[in-house]
Amino acid sequence: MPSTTPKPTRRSQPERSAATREALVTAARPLFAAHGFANVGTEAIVAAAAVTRGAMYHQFADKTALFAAVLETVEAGVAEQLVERVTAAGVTEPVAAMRLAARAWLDACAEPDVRRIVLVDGPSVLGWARWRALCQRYVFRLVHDLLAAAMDSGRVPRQPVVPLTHLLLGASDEAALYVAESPDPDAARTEMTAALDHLINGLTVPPPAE
Amino acid sequence: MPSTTPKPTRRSQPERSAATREALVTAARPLFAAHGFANVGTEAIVAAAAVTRGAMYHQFADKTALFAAVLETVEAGVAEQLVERVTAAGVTEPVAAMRLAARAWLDACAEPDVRRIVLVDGPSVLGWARWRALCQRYVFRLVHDLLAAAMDSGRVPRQPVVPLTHLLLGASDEAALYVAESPDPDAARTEMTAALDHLINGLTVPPPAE
DNA sequence: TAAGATACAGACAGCCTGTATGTAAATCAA
DNA sequence: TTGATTTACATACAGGCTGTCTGTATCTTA
Repeated sequence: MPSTTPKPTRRSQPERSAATREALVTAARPLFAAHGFANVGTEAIVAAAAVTRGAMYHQFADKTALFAAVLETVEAGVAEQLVERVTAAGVTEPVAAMRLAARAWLDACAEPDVRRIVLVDGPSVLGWARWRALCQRYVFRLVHDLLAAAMDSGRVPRQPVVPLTHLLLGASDEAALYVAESPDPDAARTEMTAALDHLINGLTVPPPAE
Repeated sequence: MPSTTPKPTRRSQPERSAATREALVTAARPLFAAHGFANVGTEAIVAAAAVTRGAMYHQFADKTALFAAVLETVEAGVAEQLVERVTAAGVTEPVAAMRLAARAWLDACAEPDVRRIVLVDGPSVLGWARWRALCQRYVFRLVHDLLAAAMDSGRVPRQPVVPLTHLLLGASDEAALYVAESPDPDAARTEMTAALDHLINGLTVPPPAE
């Protein structure tokens, strides 16, 4: 019977890499979320991950690259949450799905990880373009596809999908921060849900002739 | 006839303070805009302002406080631009004024100062709450008052104004970044203007009964 | 004019990032 | 299996940057 930790039991190189990378990402996430990217030293991260700085700088080009990896896992988790909530409700109508996704998004952002890492520090650390490109593959795509489906079904008048997706995401991000930072988050959530529904409903009818 | 610079000509203390503060803010603004808060050292700032680090740390508690001062001047300038554009057009109807303000906002964000300092670095450096509180007194108030006026005039159905203001600002911020970072900003601006009009028009009619 | 407050100058300590050099483990070739 | 090579990791080091501290000049006030 081999011992648990003292004997490394001959791991392959890919296994070693994956293990340290995951340890670093897992350890860095709560630190970044709690103190912000700039206020967390690499020493604190590697200590929490039980790894040395040498290992970290071997696996990641720099501190920013590690942050990007953390951001991606956070974003992927949120996207998964949203999909799960929408599919669990068995909603197929795109506009209703969007309203549901908006609620799920507000709830996901109750966790400080999403707010600080994705919304606050993300654009500043990675630059807006890289940040948006990273989120593009997750939540952005989700909303984009829902909007496109809504247009296909005629619930939303045909128009360019990408700019509208950006607008909705921008509004949702601000909404999440407003709710989370509010002195009374529950009341703020109710308020914001109504406002978001209002915004979405406004899209579902053709604008009145001016 | 006294010499120009070598003789300080006995300035009062408030004058000295104001002069160095303004020199620092003026010098720091383009540096922060071009390289981002984290990538600009205080040495570079004081060199550009022809001042020493001692003077800077006497006038500002830390680098963050200087950044806040810069952010405030940028934000104030943008708010002034918006007001000017709307009043110059002689538009009194609140909804039309909002559409106009949105265009002016996109144009203001063509300048990288606004994007990098206000939109990208602002929330990260100051924290979202402090950032929002700073902008509250400028552009936020503007949009808030326009929305309230639109409700008073009946063009927008009565509802809580503050959450809706947040949504519109969040959408506008994202819109500005999308346009500015687009490979074809002119086309993006046209796209985004249409999308923003769409969003605003959607608010002006009561949502259809579901 | 003397005493105190305010504005500034320059040096110093501490922290933190990224790199460079050295070592152990794993993969590959023969 | 063994020797060579690549990959993963450890540690020491250099450079930069922030904030503080002590000392000096300028201004204000009694």
